[in-house]
Amino acid sequence: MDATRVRIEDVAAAAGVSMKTVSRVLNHEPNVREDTRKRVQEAVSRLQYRPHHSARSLAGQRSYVVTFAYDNPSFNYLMEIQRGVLEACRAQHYNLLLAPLTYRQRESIDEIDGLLGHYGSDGFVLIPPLTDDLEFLAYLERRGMPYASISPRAGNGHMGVTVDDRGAVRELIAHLVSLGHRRIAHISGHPDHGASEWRLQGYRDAMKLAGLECRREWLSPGEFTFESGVRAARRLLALDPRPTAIFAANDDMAAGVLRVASELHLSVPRDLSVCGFDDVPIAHHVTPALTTVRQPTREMGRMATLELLKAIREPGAGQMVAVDYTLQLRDSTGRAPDA
Amino acid sequence: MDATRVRIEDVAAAAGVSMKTVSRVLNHEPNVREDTRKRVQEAVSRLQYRPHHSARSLAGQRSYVVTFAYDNPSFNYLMEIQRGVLEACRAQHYNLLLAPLTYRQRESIDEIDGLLGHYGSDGFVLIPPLTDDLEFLAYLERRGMPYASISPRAGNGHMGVTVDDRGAVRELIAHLVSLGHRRIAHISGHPDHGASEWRLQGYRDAMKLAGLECRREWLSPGEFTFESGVRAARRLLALDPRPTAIFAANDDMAAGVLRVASELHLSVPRDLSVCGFDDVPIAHHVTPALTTVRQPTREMGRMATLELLKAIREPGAGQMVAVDYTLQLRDSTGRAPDA
DNA sequence: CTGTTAGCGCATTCAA
DNA sequence: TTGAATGCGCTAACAG
Repeated sequence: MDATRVRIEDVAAAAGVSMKTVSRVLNHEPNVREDTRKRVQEAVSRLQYRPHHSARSLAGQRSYVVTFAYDNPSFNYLMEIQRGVLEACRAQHYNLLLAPLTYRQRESIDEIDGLLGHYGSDGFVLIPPLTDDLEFLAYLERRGMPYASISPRAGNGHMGVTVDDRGAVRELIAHLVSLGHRRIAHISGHPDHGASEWRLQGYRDAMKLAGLECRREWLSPGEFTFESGVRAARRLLALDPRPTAIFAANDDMAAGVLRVASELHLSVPRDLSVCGFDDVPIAHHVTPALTTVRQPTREMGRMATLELLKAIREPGAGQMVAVDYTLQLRDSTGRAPDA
Repeated sequence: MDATRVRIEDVAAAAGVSMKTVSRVLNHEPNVREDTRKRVQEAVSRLQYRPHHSARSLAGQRSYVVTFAYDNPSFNYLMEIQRGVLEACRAQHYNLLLAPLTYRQRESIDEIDGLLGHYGSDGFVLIPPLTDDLEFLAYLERRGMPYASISPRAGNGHMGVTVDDRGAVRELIAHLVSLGHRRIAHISGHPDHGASEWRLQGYRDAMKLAGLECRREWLSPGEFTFESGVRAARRLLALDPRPTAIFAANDDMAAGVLRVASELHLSVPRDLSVCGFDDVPIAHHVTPALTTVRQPTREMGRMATLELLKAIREPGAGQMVAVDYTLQLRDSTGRAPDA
């Protein structure tokens, strides 16, 4: 396609050194005198030299590819993470391979194995629930494939990022309590996600701290989808006495609660307060805008990837890092009707 | 790293043929006897042979990479297209490179050029408004880079997919008219998108056909964002007499209209009918669920990519194909209040 | 229809 | 601190 491609050889000639020296400079290896390094770098930019991805990969026995694996994600969450992962890859001249294992859990191991071949990927970035899929993790370990996990359950990943979901929910519920709410219901998330558990625990913690009873019927299971939020809300809002506030474990389900409230002619937040978690775009596009917890999703994708890249370069180097959440108080929460 | 990689040579030995014959079978080239082909395929699957992506790319002077370029997209639209593109790439053992040119229009050409240098790319898939960015298209042409366009303006792409937006809107407005609406307003989309123009034309066509006046103040410009929908709706709903129906050029803006209606204590659809376009997930997650037009977004991504891959294989082979829309009548439209 | 030979552009020995 | 040779796994010419 491009006959006039500039090769490492051309750079070497232009700088009056050998190919290997150029290679050393490009890969930030030691043992190059400072002025030779300068000469090489100048030649590189003068000739607009770009290393050939495939050639590097073939000779170097590395793919320069990071695989982002996901399964059944919320679009908004996925997109934000993906952007972060992409940013980090770009910055280090890595390529991103998308691995949606969306439908066929059963085939996923073989499928991925086929896609990657043996040298297809230098590492993985995982999001829940794949972070906790023991079969999948075992596969990665077996292949000696490094991976970074975003919000894994404790023990299911040695590098990546975490957020204190439990503490966030404690704060959120405390806010509802401060508005006079006492009958606070919770719609939990998909059981495969660690987040569901942490958010439930946060809810329990907060209720206990406030000295409020935590009736079983205030608890309704969901699956992180809008529709499951609708189903759960129907159940909860049929109770007598009705809860005055509902905390859904994510924004999609909270949007479902708003839908049911509207059907029942309940005004939010006058008759019912609603809050979610994640702060995806839908949270401020529904009416009223949702009170929720913001986690820096994009940044989380970026940071997890950076840790992975560290580990690829220097095995064992990746860390598990913690990031902060922030409460977003908006229009879907207000004083309790009976307060 | 993995000493036991199966190479094409091993397959050749196992099948009792030469490397080149195996290569021919793998690449679906002609001139292989049927029984030799069978023998080779059997050896391939028995040894679980996977071609090495980088080696193929290096030797074949092709990258086996398709670049998906986008700029300032709606998340939902983007995700659906991306899934389609990915499916098509997978099916043909191509790899996908994401090129978000989101923020720095100005730098995009250089940026992409740099990326191309690093990874190489055999072709591009474009979505609006990049489909109509003349500078960008010129760049691609200059490099002889094939590209497939999704919903480009007429003349700005020779292969890809199109939908009859104009006809769809005609049908949609006709439906409103049949419900007794006569004061129908329109919030148009971002001027850089051909779709904005087509949808506006469809609106005008339909009003004319119904013999309805098409007042200038019924027309309010938007930018395809939720917030621009809110601004436009505030203007439209302050008019006297008020429109009884608003057609927003996409679902995000229609969601903005719902927000304003709620603020003004207008009941939808009793006091006001609202409809959108695209049928992204938010369309059925808002309350009430939006009447809208569904275009098969994912399929469009897939089809555009398939055309591109055809053209990569055989220059000049890609076509512009048309896909169908379908009306989604839901709860946000009803009889006109004054009908 | 099939096989042989020679690189693709780079990183990696090992020697200097 | 540097350089020359060798090969990563595959495909493209050209033979046969």
